[in-house]
Amino acid sequence: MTPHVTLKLRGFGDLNDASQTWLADQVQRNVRSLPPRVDLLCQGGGTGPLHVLIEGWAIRYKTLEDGRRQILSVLIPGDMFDINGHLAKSMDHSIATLTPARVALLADDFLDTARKLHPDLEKLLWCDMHVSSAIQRERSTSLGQRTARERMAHILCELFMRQRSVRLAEGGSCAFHLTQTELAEALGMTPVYVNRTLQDLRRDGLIQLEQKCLTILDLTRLEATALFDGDYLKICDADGGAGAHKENAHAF
Amino acid sequence: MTPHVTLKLRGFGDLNDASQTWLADQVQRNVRSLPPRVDLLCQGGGTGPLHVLIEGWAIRYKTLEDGRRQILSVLIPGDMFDINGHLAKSMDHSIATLTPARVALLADDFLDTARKLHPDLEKLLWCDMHVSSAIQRERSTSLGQRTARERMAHILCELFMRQRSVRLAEGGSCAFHLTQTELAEALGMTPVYVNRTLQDLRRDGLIQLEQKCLTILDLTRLEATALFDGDYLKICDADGGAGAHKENAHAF
DNA sequence: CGCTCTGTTGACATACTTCAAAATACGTGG
DNA sequence: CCACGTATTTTGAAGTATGTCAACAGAGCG
Repeated sequence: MTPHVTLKLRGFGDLNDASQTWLADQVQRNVRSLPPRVDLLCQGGGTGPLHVLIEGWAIRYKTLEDGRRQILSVLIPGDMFDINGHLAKSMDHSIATLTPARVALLADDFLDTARKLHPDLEKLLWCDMHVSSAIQRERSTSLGQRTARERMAHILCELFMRQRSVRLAEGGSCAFHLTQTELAEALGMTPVYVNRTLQDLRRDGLIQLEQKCLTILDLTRLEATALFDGDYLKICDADGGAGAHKENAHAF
Repeated sequence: MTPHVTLKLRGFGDLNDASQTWLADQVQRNVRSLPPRVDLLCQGGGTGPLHVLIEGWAIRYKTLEDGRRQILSVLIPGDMFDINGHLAKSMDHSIATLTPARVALLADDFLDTARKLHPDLEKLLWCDMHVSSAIQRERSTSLGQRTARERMAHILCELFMRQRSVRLAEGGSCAFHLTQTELAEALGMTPVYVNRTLQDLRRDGLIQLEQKCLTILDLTRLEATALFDGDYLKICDADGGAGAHKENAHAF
């Protein structure tokens, strides 16, 4: 069974068989099983090696001195984190599991080896990082510009799409492991209002959400109410070839 | 005169003389002068080479279909952008000048050459990228958790600190090229409320802001009202040495 | 079967927005 | 250097999206 990381990376471009088997091997070399709701890495603490989430959900979050907490991103199987850990002297944010999870800890020389022996893989890793940044930017845009309802619709679209791209969605349904309180922390709103916003979306026949399972009843309309444009999830194009820049829209 | 990029990168770690002169040379090889308020790169359009902002201010922003605009980050002299442009097939956001600006376009093989001939420089480039991500995360945290007053205080602290670290602040003063409308777009609030928030901060004797010049009258108190912790601007430590991970705060 | 966590509801409060207009600064051409 | 048009800042009054508080109802779990 091919791991979710592979599926994810292959979404960005081709990966030859040798690279694929090497990656699959690396990813099962050193796996830790974790209970739900524990910190893997702590804001202010030391950094770690490159991690790959194999199974379960996790979050990246920041806390303010007074305890307010912002969930920066939701990590699902196939997601990598702390890719540049070796560069930082300490974490500016934390990583915690939401559910029971399995995490692969990659060897310290993983990136170096990939660079030398599997350049196609290395390229896809950078693509992944690039897309992660794009997701982060979209999140900022949500927080700054979208209304509560739009933000909610948007995060639902995003998490559905991301799961679908690693074969974790069945038809219009996928797992959904955020409590309403966690959703509130991700969307910069209050748990009570999250509840009301979800009810709005349900009443409008856009979604169904119960027992950790999200069903999208009308994707087109949900995307419309979210002002969702999924392009940011697939702006990468490792096959496009180096230097082959598209015509540049320079104003000057 | 050493360019701001060099100052910035040297903030992350040492850079030997050969790398410094090579960098300084690369950065003045192909410089474009731009008028204020023009797009350099357009959302949806093609990507470009690695850019370095030499002089003037610019912004990274995203627009929603209906015209709402979120300023994602403010670029000041020494900042680089589009570092991974070659990986993406299109831009998920735009870059525009705010003031008249000068921008260096680096050669397509800049990164490759740096990797081969100036590994110390390459490392600092990744550090820079890493810090940019941290800034982006802090921005999300602001948008999601901080009140209008806190967000305002925070962005003022950040822009002051960043300018200071490239010698662009004199005492407690620095340039400030955002209009109140732009400030509003960066902070996810309304221009009117930006105005009122600024007046609050002024009335409280925290800042002075007039004629594109910001003066911080009481940094300690401003940081306190912002819940500002400047560590995120200097989490990088290229000298720390590869593999020398600090003791890890694993919960498991 | 009782505890704790999560979801739901209602009434009320407020931080922030909206609209609209005046005052001030800013740039440009004459 | 002035005069005019445009962009920015400032002010006031009124509206609303979202937050707060508090209580209750289910669900999950040992």
